[in-house]
Amino acid sequence: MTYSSAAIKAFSALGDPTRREIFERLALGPTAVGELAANLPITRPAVSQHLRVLKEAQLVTETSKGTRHLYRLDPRGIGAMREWLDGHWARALTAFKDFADAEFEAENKSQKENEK
Amino acid sequence: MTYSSAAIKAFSALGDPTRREIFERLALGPTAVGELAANLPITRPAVSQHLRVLKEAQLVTETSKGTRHLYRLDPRGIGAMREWLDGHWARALTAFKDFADAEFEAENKSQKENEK
DNA sequence: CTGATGAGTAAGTCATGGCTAACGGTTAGT
DNA sequence: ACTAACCGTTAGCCATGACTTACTCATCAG
Repeated sequence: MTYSSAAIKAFSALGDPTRREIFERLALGPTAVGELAANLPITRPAVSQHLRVLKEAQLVTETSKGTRHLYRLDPRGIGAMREWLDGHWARALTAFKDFADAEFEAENKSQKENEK
Repeated sequence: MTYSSAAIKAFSALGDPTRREIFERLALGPTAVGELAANLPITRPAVSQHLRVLKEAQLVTETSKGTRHLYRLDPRGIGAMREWLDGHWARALTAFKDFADAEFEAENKSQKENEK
């Protein structure tokens, strides 16, 4: 469970719609802070604050190129979320399938009862 | 992109720590509302509200068994999130790898410069 | 060295949403 | 029918956090 704490922060970070928007913009390629703010309905400091949260969640990384700070996706946060989801995925699927089958059987049974 | 809207709701829903806690409890098996509330530091109505959000995000389903309402994991929400993440996973990995390689090359180069 | 550009920080405002208390609705048991 | 158990909903309070304005820092051009 070394990834769980990273996954927790990542989910909290991507819970905000604006951060998801920023995240998807960065998925198109590395972008500077000002360029992100120019295409968003919020000011540059707000973008900076969101980027800090995303950075702490290991969802993005930052590299300074002169005065421009470039941000790009960080695979670590995404990977942690994927592992967390995969941990529940198989279980949820089989459990749901069993449940659905049981429901179907129950319906069949009551149907037969009615036909008697 | 039929799954994106479902994924958006799912991320917003799991952005809350309490809802993640409830979600993980349900991963251990179907549970009633009162039983969940008994093991959480919040009241039952609060649990009900969280369950409603999780339900709207297709992360859980509800079945009434008499007066007891059983909640269990719904694979649809989890699946939507997995697809959303996978859409960025490969790109982020390769982009990050290319970036890391370029950084390594640059370091090698400056190292050689110094050795001259 | 100065001015300009790009970005992070601090303080303060304000709205979103999580929580509780009180109430209303069903279902099972007697 | 009456009571108890289980749950959902509403109204309202309050804390978290998202946003802006103003300031400060670092870097590049002249």
